[in-house]
Amino acid sequence: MKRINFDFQQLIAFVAVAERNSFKLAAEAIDLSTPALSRRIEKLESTLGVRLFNRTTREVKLTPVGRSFLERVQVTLGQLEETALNIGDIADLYIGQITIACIPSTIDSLLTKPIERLLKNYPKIKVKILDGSESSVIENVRNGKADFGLGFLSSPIPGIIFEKIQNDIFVALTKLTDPLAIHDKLEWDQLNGQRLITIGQESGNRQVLNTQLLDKDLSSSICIEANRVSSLPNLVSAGFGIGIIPLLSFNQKNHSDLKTIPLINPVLSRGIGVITAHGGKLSPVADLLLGKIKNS
DNA sequence: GCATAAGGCTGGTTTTCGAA
DNA sequence: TTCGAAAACCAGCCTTATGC
Repeated sequence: MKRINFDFQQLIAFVAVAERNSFKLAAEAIDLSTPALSRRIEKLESTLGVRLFNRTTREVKLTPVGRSFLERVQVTLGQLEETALNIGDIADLYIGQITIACIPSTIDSLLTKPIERLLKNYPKIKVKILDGSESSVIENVRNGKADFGLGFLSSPIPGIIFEKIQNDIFVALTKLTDPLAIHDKLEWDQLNGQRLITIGQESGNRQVLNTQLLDKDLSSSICIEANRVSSLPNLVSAGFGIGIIPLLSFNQKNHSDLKTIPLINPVLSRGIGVITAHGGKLSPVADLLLGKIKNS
């Protein structure tokens, strides 16, 4: 097979002249002197063995062969440009870093398996997790410290996009020895008269919960409030009362002495999902992991 | 492995030439 | 006369070959 030996610069020069029908304008456009540009075209023509331009001292016009060549070169240059842009993204997939802001309860339920699958295929990717409250997740997404967030929104926030992945219901958390533990479901009214342990007022979870606590007149039954939802099982385990927590926040493996009982009439839930900044573009790594999370 | 020389390539300036 | 392409010449850089 015959090998044609020309370079990228010659093609750029050819397109510049063809698009302007002028060596002078083309030379200015690609920051070259007119003679240098002329020589470049001449060499390309010599390499191809065809005349690409019919030129006089007054006029430069593409030959039919030149016109055909231009069409193909423009397509090729477009593809090359696209390849050059994509190659950065591909490299990023192999050595990139991803930062996820999340509420702790999503780590076990949403993150571990997708991260495991991601690292299996791309072992050099570094994963950074910023776990914290709902507000810290939103703040980390908003200021760009995190590629995306996992959590819930107690109310819509301008500039923040929320895409729900699953529902997380609120449950009662009791000791196995508690009389209420014989139930498979509990109505909110059955919590009247119990000593309740819940999340503090500053938590987004509490804002969701407050609708029922106020409606069922349960606020006065609260004896302990904790800032962290992860503290509630320990308090219940210590015998201080009945906990009310989102189901995903509870890890049964760490508390075999406790039981979760779904609360009904009504079933109260929060939507757990992906939090992104409006107008933000995800990195290839973040996009890949997000796809695995949504499909898990 | 390093230094040096030769050759090739690229791009710049200046000049020439031809057409309008 | 003006404008623009082409030719001539020069300088700088890079690659390759050679000798130590």
